[in-house]
Amino acid sequence: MYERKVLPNLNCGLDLIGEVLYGKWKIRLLWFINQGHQRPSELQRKIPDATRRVLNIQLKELEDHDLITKKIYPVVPPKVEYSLTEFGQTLMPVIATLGNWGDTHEAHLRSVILKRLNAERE
Amino acid sequence: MYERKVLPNLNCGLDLIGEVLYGKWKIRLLWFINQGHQRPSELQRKIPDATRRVLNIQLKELEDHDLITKKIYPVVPPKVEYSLTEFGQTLMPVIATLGNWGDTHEAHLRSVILKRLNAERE
DNA sequence: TCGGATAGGGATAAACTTTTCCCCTATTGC
DNA sequence: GCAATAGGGGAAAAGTTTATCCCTATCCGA
Repeated sequence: MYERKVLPNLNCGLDLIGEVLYGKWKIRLLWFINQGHQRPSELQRKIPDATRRVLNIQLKELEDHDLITKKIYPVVPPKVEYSLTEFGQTLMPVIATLGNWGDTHEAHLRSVILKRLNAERE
Repeated sequence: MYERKVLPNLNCGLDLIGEVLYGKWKIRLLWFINQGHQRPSELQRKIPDATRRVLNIQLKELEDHDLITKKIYPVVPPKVEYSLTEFGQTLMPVIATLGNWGDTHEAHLRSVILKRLNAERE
C-alpha cells in the first residue's frame, strides 16, 4: 500500500469531506451503490472506464472511511455485496446537491471546460 | 502548460462539477474570495500551506472556468483583485453544503480518516 | 476440457498534481 | 545603487493516483 509522505489538512469540514470523497470514481461508486447496484461486477459494468483494480481500491477506502460495508457470502463462485452505512446515507443529499448544480449548469460548464481543454492544445 | 493525455469524463453533472472543483486549494480559494479576501497576497496569507505558484495556477483555472474574474490595476506596485463571477456565486451554497456536512460529522470523520492513515503505517 | 463467470491481489508503469528552486518586471524610498 | 513591495512564470523534482499486466481459485455450461 502506498504510504503518504505529506499529511492531509484536516482543519475544517471542507478538508474532511474532501479527504473521504477524493478519488476518481468514489462519488460514482457511492451513487450506484445507493441505487441498488451492490455487487462488484455490477458496479464495474456501470463504470466501464475504470479498471476492476481501481474500483477495488476505492471501495476499500470507502469501507475504511465507514461510508459503505462489505458483505462476503461464503459461496462459490464468490458473492460480495456492498451497501451504504448509515453514515454513508447522510452523504447522499450532499452528493445530490453537487449533481444538481452540475446538471443545472451543464451547458455552461461543458462550454468552459472544453474551451480550456482546447486552449491547452493551442 | 501541462497537456492532458486522458480526456475527462463529462457525462453528467457530477463529472462536470468535479472537473471545475478539482484541485487541492480551489474550494478554499473560492471560499476566501467570497469572504472578501481578494488580493493574491491576502489569499496566500490565508492559505500558508500552499505556495504562491500553485495558488496562481489554480486561480488561473478558476478564472478559465468562469468562476472568478481577475482585475489588474495598472499601478506600481502592481495590484490585483479577484472576485466571484455570477456563475461562481451560484456555487457558494453548494460549497456551504459540503462544509456543513463535514462540520456536522467532524468527530467521526477525523476518527475514521486517522484510523486509516495509521493503518497505512502499520 | 475449455471458456467464462465470480472475486481478489502484487508489481510496475504511466499519468497527473503539487512543490521546490530560481528567475523576472517596475517603481519608490533610503 | 540597492532593498522592499506586489505581482508573475519556467523547469524539474517530488508526491500521489490510476492504469496495465499477469496471477490466484471454483464452478457451470458448451
